[in-house]
Amino acid sequence: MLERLDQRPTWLLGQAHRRSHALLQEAFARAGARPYGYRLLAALEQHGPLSQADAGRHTVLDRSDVSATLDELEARRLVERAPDPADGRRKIASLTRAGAAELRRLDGVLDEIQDAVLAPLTARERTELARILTKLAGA
Amino acid sequence: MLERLDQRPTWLLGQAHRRSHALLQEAFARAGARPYGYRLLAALEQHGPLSQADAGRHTVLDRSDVSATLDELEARRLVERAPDPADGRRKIASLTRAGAAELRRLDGVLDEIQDAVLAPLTARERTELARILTKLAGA
DNA sequence: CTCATGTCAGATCAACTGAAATGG
DNA sequence: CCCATTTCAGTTTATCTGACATGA
Repeated sequence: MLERLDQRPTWLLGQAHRRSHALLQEAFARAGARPYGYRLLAALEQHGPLSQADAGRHTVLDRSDVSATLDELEARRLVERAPDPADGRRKIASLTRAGAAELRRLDGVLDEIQDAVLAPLTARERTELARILTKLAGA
Repeated sequence: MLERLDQRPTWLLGQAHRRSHALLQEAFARAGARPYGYRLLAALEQHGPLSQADAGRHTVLDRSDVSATLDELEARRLVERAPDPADGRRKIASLTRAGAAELRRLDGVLDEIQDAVLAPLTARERTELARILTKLAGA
């Protein structure tokens, strides 16, 4: 398209991400969920009850977004919040039974998205991409 | 971080893009420019004068964003707009001398960013990444 | 009539900032 | 006093939507 851009890594990353993000967004929306919420459910399942600050660290979410997203999840009874008896500043969030079920449901949605995103690639290219992106993302 | 996510291609793409985008954003901001503007300048240099709709197609920008970005570029005298005598709906945008100079300046900025983004990778990984992302982005 | 073009207002977020209130 | 936690209000960037007026 644009000679100046279409071989620049930053541009290619942006385009690939754009496509991946669109597929993700669309699939989650169809499933009545959003990525922020999924991240938080996943963190609570993996680590057990967490303070909101810790949840933010695990999910790479800003504390303000953790707060707002937990409001939604709590309203849907997918998580519960309780004050931390050991530290008056903290609220401890934990998964409800319904939250755990929702998480498993969304796991399936996410699996399908991976396939859709990687569709243009061979198996070899997929593993190679994952390996390289891991190096890149980790920096 | 999150077992459920940290090997998913969509997540890795997002993280790699986040880093790349942050570097790009920062460098352009320091240079007093923004990516949308660069894209439009690049399209006008490559294709010559363009209607706004065509400019949007070449740059993958929405026509409303083309309109707003051209307002800025025009205010800085980097582009000019004139009505298309052959089609009363269209405005034809073209690069000014100053716009061409600005584009060359930003080319340099962009070059430096590529190096910073790719720093964690070997030469072989860089070409491999470009190849795979091209397949992915092209879909 | 239908479709393309340019403009505007505004909504969204796999965001971000800053500040206030509370507590360690 | 200084630092951490939560919440709220508001801002920013890149995309995108919807509506409108105009003209092909």
